[in-house]
Amino acid sequence: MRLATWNVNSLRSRIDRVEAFLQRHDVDVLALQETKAREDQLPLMGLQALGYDVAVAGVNQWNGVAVVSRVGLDDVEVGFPGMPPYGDPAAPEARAIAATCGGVRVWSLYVPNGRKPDDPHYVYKLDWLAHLREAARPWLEGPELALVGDWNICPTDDDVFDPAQFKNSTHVTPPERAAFQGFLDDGYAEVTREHAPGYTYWDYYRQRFERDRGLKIDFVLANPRLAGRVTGAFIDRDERAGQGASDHAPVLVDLAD
DNA sequence: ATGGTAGAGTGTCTA
Repeated sequence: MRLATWNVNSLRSRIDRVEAFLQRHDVDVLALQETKAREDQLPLMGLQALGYDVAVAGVNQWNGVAVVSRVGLDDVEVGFPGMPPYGDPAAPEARAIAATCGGVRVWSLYVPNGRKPDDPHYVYKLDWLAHLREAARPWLEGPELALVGDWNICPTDDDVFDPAQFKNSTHVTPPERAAFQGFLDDGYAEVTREHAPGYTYWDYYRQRFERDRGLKIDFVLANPRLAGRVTGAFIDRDERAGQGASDHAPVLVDLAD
């Protein structure tokens, strides 16, 4: 079974690339972030024609998450227990969606960006992560489960192209890194790094991709039962190249049958 | 400190 996660930065503007990506890599389950579309804006007939079912949590022009699966899509759940809301109740931010796909519980997560350490969004980010950690702790002992997506955290300085430049920025502050480490302390395993070193995100401007000046912020955290099934991982850097690319590359994980 | 690019949608906001 092959699982992938991708911050697609608008599903509507990227649908051709998404379909080609699924076929090129024979992907079974794809978690998407920053879909930037409501459900009524997404017929997605092409994906269905390819044999995939889709669950979306749509929202506003910035956020939105989805799970795309051709191995079943059961028990879809939007948001996690205790997830703190933010902003306009009429346009809630959907940052988490779960579905059980081929027996694996997959959470597609779009962790709040934080904007700046002195911004209220930064407080919201840490609060959101704390509540996710609480919700996720009981899932460690359960059936196979993955927390995948755009974590908007660089866990180490190696995950930043220029740590000095990011000194007073979000993604690298000690509280954010501690929040990420908390999941590992609880027993989740980040299963991509050992197989797939390198960045997963490159800003659009200043030719950051061409110069490989990026960040590693997209991760797959597996509970113990799932971690034991991981055989490899891969960052599809080619998908970040050329016209019409998302600013994130997809991250893939292979699971033993 | 600012600005560079891209995507949502026409005003800026977000990343």
